[in-house]
Amino acid sequence: MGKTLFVLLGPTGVGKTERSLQIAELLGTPILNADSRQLFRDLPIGTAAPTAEQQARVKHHFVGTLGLEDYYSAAQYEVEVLQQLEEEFAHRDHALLTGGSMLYIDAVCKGIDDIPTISDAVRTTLKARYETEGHDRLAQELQLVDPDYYAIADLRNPKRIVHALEVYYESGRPYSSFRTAMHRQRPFHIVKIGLNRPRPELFERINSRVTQMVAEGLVEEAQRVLPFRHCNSLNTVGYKEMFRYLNGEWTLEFAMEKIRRNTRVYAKKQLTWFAHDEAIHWFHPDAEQEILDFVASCATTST
RNA sequence: GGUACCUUGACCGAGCGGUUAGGUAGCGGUCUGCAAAACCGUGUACGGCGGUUCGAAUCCGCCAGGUACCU
Repeated sequence: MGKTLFVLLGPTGVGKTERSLQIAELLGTPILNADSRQLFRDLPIGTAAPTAEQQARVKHHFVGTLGLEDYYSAAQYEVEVLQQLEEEFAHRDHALLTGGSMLYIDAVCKGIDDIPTISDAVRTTLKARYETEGHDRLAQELQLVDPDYYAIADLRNPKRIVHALEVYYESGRPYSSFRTAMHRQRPFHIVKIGLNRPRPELFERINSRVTQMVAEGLVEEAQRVLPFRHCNSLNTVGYKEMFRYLNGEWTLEFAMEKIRRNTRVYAKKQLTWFAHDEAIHWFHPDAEQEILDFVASCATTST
């Protein structure tokens, strides 16, 4: 008997939430969230997290489980979701993962290489060294320490260089030695359902959603988390702009316009990523019955 | 009515006789441990009409629009 994981994905603001609830109800499963920012509690409005009512309707996992200062990664997510899936599949044939965080979805579907977790000490040391010694010095160091990765790395991207060095200093082994590019086989089927709509339509929804978020109290929410503004969890569209407003640098109107733009940019990046995945079955979010029929047909053939 | 200053690509913005300014957005792309992150590629525009010049976004004249001050 085959187990099937349904993955509902799509750009931010496309309209995943309502469909995910319906699919969950159809399958009788909880929802495993695949949105890297909805993982954090205290950010319900700006991340458009499922509401209390929605969570009462369908049980959600991986929503609001992290504190703003917590360290988290796609690899941890992979481990935790796979654990949860094991539990789900123990008494059900289906599971549902929904969200738009591309790397997180890939981590669950394809796996991520086993790379040592970086200790705080190494992380802060490298961060400081990047600032004091500069980009070029660290890039040169990477060339010495890990010529293989240096040859293929995006050398202009600080995150890539710093991380490769972090891994080296953490483990004593070059970063490239951990990279296998191997897709892991999962003990279940995966059916990916993508939601998308014409870009003008998507952008229109994003624009008005920002207005709505502010009406629902985004400013107050940002005010509340302001003390944590330097945490990675708040290097997030919707918050970084509001902090500029709260700091008196921008007007509210300007900050909102920035949020709209940055959200649009994010949506485009998501679509670029998803475009490579030929396994995705695409639907317009309004094609409600079609989507549910598709899920139902996959559900019956897979069991 | 007069005087002065301004007018650059979707937007912001440099340029002061002869090189692609640059930034943001847009469009396209990268991505295996902070990913709603980080990074990369991509645009010959100078309000209109004349003139000066080998050559004008850059100088001159007129016109249009704008801003400031004056009567």
